[in-house]
Amino acid sequence: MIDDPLSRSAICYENELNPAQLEAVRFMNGPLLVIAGAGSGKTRTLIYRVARLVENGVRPDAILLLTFTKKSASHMLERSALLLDDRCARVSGGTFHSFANAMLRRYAPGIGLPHDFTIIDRSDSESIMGLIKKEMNVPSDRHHRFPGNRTLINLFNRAVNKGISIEETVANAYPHLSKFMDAIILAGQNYDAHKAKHFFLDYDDLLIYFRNLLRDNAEISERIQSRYSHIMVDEYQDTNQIQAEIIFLLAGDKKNIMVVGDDSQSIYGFRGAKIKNMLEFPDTFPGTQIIRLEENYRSNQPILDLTNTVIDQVSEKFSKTLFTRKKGGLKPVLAAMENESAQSHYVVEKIKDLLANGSSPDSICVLFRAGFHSYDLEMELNKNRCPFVKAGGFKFVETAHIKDFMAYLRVMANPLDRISWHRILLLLDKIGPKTAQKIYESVEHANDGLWGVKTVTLKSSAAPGFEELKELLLAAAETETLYIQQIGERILNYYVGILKKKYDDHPKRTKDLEQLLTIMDRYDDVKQFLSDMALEPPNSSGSNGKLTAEGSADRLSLSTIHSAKGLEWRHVFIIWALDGRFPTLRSMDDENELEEELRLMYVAATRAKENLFITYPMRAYDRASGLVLDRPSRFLDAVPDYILEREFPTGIGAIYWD
DNA sequence: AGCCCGTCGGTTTTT
DNA sequence: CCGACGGGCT
Repeated sequence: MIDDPLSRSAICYENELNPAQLEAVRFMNGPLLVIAGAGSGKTRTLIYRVARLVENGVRPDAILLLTFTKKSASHMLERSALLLDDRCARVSGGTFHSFANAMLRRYAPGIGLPHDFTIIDRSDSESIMGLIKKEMNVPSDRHHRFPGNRTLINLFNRAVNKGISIEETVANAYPHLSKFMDAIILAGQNYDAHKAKHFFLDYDDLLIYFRNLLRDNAEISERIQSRYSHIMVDEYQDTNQIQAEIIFLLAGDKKNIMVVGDDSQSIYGFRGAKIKNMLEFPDTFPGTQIIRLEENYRSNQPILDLTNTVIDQVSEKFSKTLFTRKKGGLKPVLAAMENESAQSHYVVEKIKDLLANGSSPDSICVLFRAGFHSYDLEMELNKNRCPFVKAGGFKFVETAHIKDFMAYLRVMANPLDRISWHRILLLLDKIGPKTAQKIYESVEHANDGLWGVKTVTLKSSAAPGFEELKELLLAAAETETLYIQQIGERILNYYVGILKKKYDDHPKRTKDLEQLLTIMDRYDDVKQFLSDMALEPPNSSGSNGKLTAEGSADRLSLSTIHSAKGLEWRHVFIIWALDGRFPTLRSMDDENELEEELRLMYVAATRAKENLFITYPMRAYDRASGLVLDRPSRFLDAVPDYILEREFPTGIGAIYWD
């Protein structure tokens, strides 16, 4: 072996990167903006840069890599470690939310937060909203109905993420709710008060508290800044105002900050993402070097012709022109279908053809705008015995049995968690909201943690079930040193009884829970486990115990377009490319939203490497608006026939005119 | 009258 | 899966 470690570089950067990638990888200090087109080797560039920094003597744990999913962070660090050595595995990485969480846990006391604050997820927020609405008792009738919990939480999220007032949000995005303006504002205040009182932090709060910490506490801020010498941010086009502020504050005076993104793929505007963060990055950080990655390594030329035509229709973007060396390949197809079931049928037949010709199921993906668009197709796939995995839409963690299980755990971790109490009590026969509320109040009043349940004795027919629950909870309270695995076992033991009564498919659900126990095994701390589950829920069931459940080789993928970002398949279907569904009707009266839908179409089409099939039913009735939808997505109007093959059902093409 | 339970209709997109 | 709603039990 060579003696002097500096004289050798394990990696031959020149041979493995193109000139633009190489330039980005070699960039050491100062602000850098990398505009990376779809499939242009963005991940590769980040991985090599991590390796390069480490090789040049930057301490691994002084490098911070922020991404949007934990999966992509750990994936990147694994690959860097493979490329160089395990020093790269010590690089700090994660999502904005998980990083904020880690920093807040450490420095919480500095801002008057207990270190064991609770992270609440979407459904927790909705449940809290439910309580608040009940307490507020807003007059509401059939024709002037007060918005649902989900709508209200969406509204508040939107306001926070965009950094505007609730009043303004209602006026802009929910004008039909202006008549409830005062009540909505009050509901928002009550929601905040409830969170503050119980030290509940929702996703937005994690970012806000962290931003405030950096902004208002100079001492802690400096400590964090000095700890991280080089910061990298992936998917920068999807950051919102608060995240941009966090980046700015983290960068400190050194400003060794590299952001990577593609403004053409910004699809999270609904949760406050601002393309402007990216477009204005050079102004925020004077002296920014800009590097464009324009060679596409993913798709063949016919697909790129289509995607270039699609994205040409957006008004505001960094100019870039993608090119590929993959010539040849088939023209993308736009196939009209008589109705939804014909569409499902068509897709299944095409999939069977692909499989018969030797393609592997995991090289195929079907994409759609919204989770429920695939219901009919899922049935058709089942009928034809085609196994699939679905990403997006319902989450593993959002299924009832997982949530039930988590609720027991949460009550044990925090006996004042009213929402979870409510949930586990309603699982018992003869106990409804009223009884549950009384029990909770009794526990709260006892002010003795879990021991408070001892003060409650029911006299009704609900008593036997409740006594069993009491036993479970008291067992958990008794043994402070109970291992987390034992707690899990006990809960499962207790809960299977309820599970069997409640669901016909209980064997499958029991399996899910057993798998959850194996995930729990890796933790020694219940609170840590609960935080991680809230931030990074495993998103599919029936997989092999890993938190990052990848689709296995014998299944094809169904996915919302949002969940497919960053991924690629040889064969891609886009269904429901029907004007009114995609773009959705609700986006049509707002130029910005419409443009986001267009970028969404771009993201969908750029997932394909070899084959792209786009389909739409020619007639669909939209109940909400009373309209009949009968033309293909407007985003494809501008695409000429020599780029996109248009197909009609036999015998219909002739009578189908515009 | 108060409370529980079964059914039905409607779902953007996600950390 | 959730919330709203109406029937029926205690």
